[in-house]
Amino acid sequence: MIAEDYRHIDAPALRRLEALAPLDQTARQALQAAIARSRKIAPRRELMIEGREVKETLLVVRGWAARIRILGDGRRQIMNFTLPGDLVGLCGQENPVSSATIIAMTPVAVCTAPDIAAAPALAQAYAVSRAREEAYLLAQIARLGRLNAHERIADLFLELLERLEFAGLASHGRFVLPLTQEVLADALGLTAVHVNRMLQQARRAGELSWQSKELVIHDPAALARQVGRAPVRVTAAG
Amino acid sequence: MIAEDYRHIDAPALRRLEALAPLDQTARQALQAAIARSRKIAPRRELMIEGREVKETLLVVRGWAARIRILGDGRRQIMNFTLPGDLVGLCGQENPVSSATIIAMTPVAVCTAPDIAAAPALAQAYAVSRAREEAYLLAQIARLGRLNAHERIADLFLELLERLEFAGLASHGRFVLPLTQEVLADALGLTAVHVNRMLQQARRAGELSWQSKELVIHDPAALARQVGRAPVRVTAAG
DNA sequence: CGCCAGCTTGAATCTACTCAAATCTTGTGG
DNA sequence: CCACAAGATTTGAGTAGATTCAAGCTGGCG
Repeated sequence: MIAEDYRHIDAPALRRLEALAPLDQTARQALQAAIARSRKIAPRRELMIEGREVKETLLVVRGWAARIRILGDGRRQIMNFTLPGDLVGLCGQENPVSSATIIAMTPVAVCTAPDIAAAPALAQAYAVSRAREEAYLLAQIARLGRLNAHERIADLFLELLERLEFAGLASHGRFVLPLTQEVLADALGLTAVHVNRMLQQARRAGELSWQSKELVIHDPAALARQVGRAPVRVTAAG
Repeated sequence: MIAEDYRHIDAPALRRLEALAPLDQTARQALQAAIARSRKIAPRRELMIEGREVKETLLVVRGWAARIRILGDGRRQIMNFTLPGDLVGLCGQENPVSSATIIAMTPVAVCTAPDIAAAPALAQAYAVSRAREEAYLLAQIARLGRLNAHERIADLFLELLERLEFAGLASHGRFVLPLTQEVLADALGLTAVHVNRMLQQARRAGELSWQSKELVIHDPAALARQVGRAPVRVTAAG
């Protein structure tokens, strides 16, 4: 029993969904069973392709993916990152077609998300998950539209921290950030060169350190205050 | 009967929802009844406030609104525009809290969106509406992140054309654009001065004209090709 | 231990911003 | 119906933040 409890808490995807809404035993078991049947996807492989029909809703179990769009001349924009516990292709609509391509940025594990019919307690978790995803899209728009390079970087890092904390993959301003500066640039609407310069400036200013894929934000609260960031909220409860 | 048929087609909100998914008589009547009970909102008034609980889903019947976020130092970002036939506050979640403020940009009429329980045919229309809204958020991200000023303006105008056509409020590249250049700038992540300069350049290039709130895109298909824009699609069917 | 992707640095350039002032529109009250 | 005020658009000049191009460096991996 204790061992089993430990398993839930330890599984990032399960942990995130539990944090979004209370789950009953049925829901937990459905999730664990689904996660047990998860499959691997190699970096640069698509989880979903723009314009292609969406056959099932996926739950990301491990790894990072990104929703991207590539322009005719090769410019690339990353719309958002998909982290463990995130749902992909949730829409509640008939014949849905994906409006963007999602590719794995690291080795990724995904499974088919359990159907709500099988575990009604999941409905609220899925709904909150989707609402949060939308809220993060809005945050991305504000970032690209109105923040300068330094603020964009700080704001994105704080968002990733917030999101990874839900899955138990971050704490005390520290988490694994398995991206290159170029990928970061594509998410921030900047060039890799400029991201590099701004990162170094932030390091020199003592705001953060980032080596061998581990990012540390030295004082998340202070940085959030500095760039005017507030945590995302989508329910009155949490 | 003919008179009544004409009424549906003519009402922009109804027309948009009909275009998104087939509606039965029950759904149409529920919508018409709701629209008949619509209320007016003056320009600059909020339809929804960030952080405030969302009490009901609204259907925009007339006028333009905008989802905005204002930063501490007064910078403002418009995340998207809300047009007739759009739904506001749709989320299917308990205790939802609005993740952005929505304000009327013109005199607006809204009504309570009919409940799906009362007219099940609405479910698909609502789901498609929400999926389209999300797709337009992605488009806004790509616009802000990777397009230059000229492309942003053209792309947004083409998007508005596409959306207004669903409601029967635009055709042949022509529609009423009841915004100031400053509002446009806040949507495009630019300054009003720069928007002004780019608009004049576009006018001189013969791409468009815009006087007394009427915008004309002279050759929408050509402009779309030029800036690399494809129409938004979210269902396999339409 | 050598290679390659990713990171770092510099210099020149450019797009978009800022500030400031003039002109044009629109709506309103007399 | 005109005059005025307030808001919106236009124009100019100078500046700043980010890009581009190019070259050198570093570290992780086969």
